[in-house]
Amino acid sequence: MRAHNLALVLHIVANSTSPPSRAAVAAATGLTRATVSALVDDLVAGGLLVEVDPPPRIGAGRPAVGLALTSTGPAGLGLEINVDYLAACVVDLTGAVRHRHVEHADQRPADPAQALTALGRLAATARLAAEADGLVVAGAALAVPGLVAGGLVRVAPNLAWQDVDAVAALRAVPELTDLPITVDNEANLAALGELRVTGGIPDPREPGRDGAGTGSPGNSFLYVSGEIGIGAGLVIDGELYRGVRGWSGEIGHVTVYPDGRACRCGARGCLEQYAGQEALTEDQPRAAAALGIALSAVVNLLDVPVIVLGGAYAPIFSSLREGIEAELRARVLTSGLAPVTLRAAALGPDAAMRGAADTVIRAVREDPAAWLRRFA
Amino acid sequence: MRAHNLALVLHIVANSTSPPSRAAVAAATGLTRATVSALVDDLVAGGLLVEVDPPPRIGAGRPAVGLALTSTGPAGLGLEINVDYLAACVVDLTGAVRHRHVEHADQRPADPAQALTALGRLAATARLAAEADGLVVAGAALAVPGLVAGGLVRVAPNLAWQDVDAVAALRAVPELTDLPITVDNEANLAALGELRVTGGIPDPREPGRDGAGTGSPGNSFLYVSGEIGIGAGLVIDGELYRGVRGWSGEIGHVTVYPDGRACRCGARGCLEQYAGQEALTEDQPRAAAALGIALSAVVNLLDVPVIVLGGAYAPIFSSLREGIEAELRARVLTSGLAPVTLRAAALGPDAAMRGAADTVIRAVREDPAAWLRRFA
DNA sequence: CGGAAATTGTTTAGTGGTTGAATTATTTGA
DNA sequence: TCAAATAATTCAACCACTAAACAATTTCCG
Repeated sequence: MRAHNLALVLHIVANSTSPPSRAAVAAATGLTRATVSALVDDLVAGGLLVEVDPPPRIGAGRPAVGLALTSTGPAGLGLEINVDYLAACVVDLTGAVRHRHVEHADQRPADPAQALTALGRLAATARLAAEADGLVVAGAALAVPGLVAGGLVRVAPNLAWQDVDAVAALRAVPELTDLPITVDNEANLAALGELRVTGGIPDPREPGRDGAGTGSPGNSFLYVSGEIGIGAGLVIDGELYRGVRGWSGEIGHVTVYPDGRACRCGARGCLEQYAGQEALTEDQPRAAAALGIALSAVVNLLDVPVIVLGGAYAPIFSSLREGIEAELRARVLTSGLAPVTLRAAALGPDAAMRGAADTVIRAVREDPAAWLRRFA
Repeated sequence: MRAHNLALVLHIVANSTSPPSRAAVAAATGLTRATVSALVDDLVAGGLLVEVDPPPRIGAGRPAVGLALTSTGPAGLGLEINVDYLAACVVDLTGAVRHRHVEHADQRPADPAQALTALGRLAATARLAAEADGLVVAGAALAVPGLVAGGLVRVAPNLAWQDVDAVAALRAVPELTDLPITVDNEANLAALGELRVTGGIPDPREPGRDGAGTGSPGNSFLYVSGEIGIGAGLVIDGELYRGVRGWSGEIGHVTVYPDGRACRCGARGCLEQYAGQEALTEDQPRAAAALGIALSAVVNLLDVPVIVLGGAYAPIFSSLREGIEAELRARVLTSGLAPVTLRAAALGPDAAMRGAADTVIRAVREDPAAWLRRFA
């Protein structure tokens, strides 16, 4: 219960536009001011919140003390390995990017061990730089362009990886041995990155589970990442949906033309063959149409109100838009009731790395009690 | 906290194969026996649990007292309106069907008001019969073959309904005025009905949200209802996913052949044109293939491990199976890693009505504290 | 047959965390 | 300068859970 309320208070402070007072937090949570005071004391002592100057006064009364997330507390280390670059970044509790290192190099000739060693070096550098700034790196997360299950990269076609234990490889770097490290699919993490930047403020109280989902529409979207393959990350009410076995989001292999081009997966007519990076340069209108067809399936099935186009799609968004929307208008059953919003990703190529770092700080935000225990 | 633990205890008792003792519940929940005793006392006093004969003894010690859900407590009234019948049933807390009334009649010539009046009569009869048995009808839910939003039936093509306030119409019946009534899509509710009958026992502790979803695979499935239209209900980890606006599951309008037959929705090549009830009689192999294509999209996107075929598909399941599975094998990217299970619905035409009743008792089971307050 | 061991369920004292009311602190406005 | 207003803290009371002792009832085993 304490744990839950600590998370609740942190959540309110994190999602306020201006530093709220203890009294404001009490009002927002429904707890008493006494309780909030006690909780805030713990959070300040544990280095998660800081007292800051209050927002400008309005009316009489004792002036409030503003509360804000620290910028010198726990931080997340976000890592990404992709076909033509390695990247690492450190994001603090407020969501600010404090360090960012990118190393451009084709990873395809390298074997997994080589690539992961290089990434490990990058990660170690980032960690040291961050800790010199007073940050405490609470964990790391790695984004890979492939299928992940049980902590293993089962298959990453564009890197030519198969059953790679990336976590173990990174842990082998001396500066990282003590860090909790996770791996996840690139599109999933990019979706989370996008959520952090553009997501609305969810309702502090439990969402009413009767009938349709609640929450602001910015918190439910499908992120589509167009690379050589095409992946997707689905965010529903601010939560990433990973699938029962963690293999959701394979939109690249949704069938668009049942008797169409042969795909390297063995099937025919997969979206990837029409809207993957190669096909994209050949025939953009057809790519847009294929995307529209596959996306309308998603919307018909899941009632997702927003679609975000990332990766290679983001820079050419304006030329794809019309073609995609035409298919959505025609093929989404409910498009007459409420149109589907289509927009370009806000974060560009950093999305996955940022999302990875975000998973770490998200864990701290969602369970501050665990963090406080670590430093009690 | 009390509310949460009451629900937890009820949950354990409900999902036990044989009546558990207080001590067994304590072990399963992690609470102490003293706490469980107190919680159970409240639940027994509130008429949700009863003490029954214990399971046969094993070993030494004081004999246990068995606990079970009451069959004379709160009950759910499940209603369904469909093209050729009206139906009502009453399900008690244990999930047993206590009353069942079906009235066969073509509803298409009737206008909404007429149909709902007839259904209201049926519902009133069912309620009175149930209360004569000592049941307390806690609420009602209505299944309709159409799109529901904000408590309104926005459009039900096969009934020729548009923007019908079905809840208000039912409330107009004197015997039902005091009941909380909800409406939902037929496929969604059928999925819940199926879950109640075949669903596995979820982990009593909070599912670990790190990585992939947990829970038994029986708790995540897509229910596909083949009627004149085709609807789907998605259940993930034992929870129905309704979509952000409540419009999920429109698998009938997923594109299968982009340049195929014109659909009444205005688009081309919708699944409904190939696997709807009419097309089904014409060309079954093609229907199976079309279903397989659309379902492989679902699995690629959502990583759903189980697909349940209901409605008109259930009786011809064996002749559809091979055709569907062939497409799934070919088109689901991860079919090599773990196959998709395909099975026929267990509940037949009663699924939606049963699922509707289930939503009511589910609400009581998930928040027993609210029920206890009502009778304090 | 009788006592030890085992097991269930209750009782009782103690603890953590929340509430509500009173109290202190600090400002604005008359 | 003082009343009103607002923020934050202190303190007693309370609720729900825990832990440990205890009572009740059985089986096991010599």
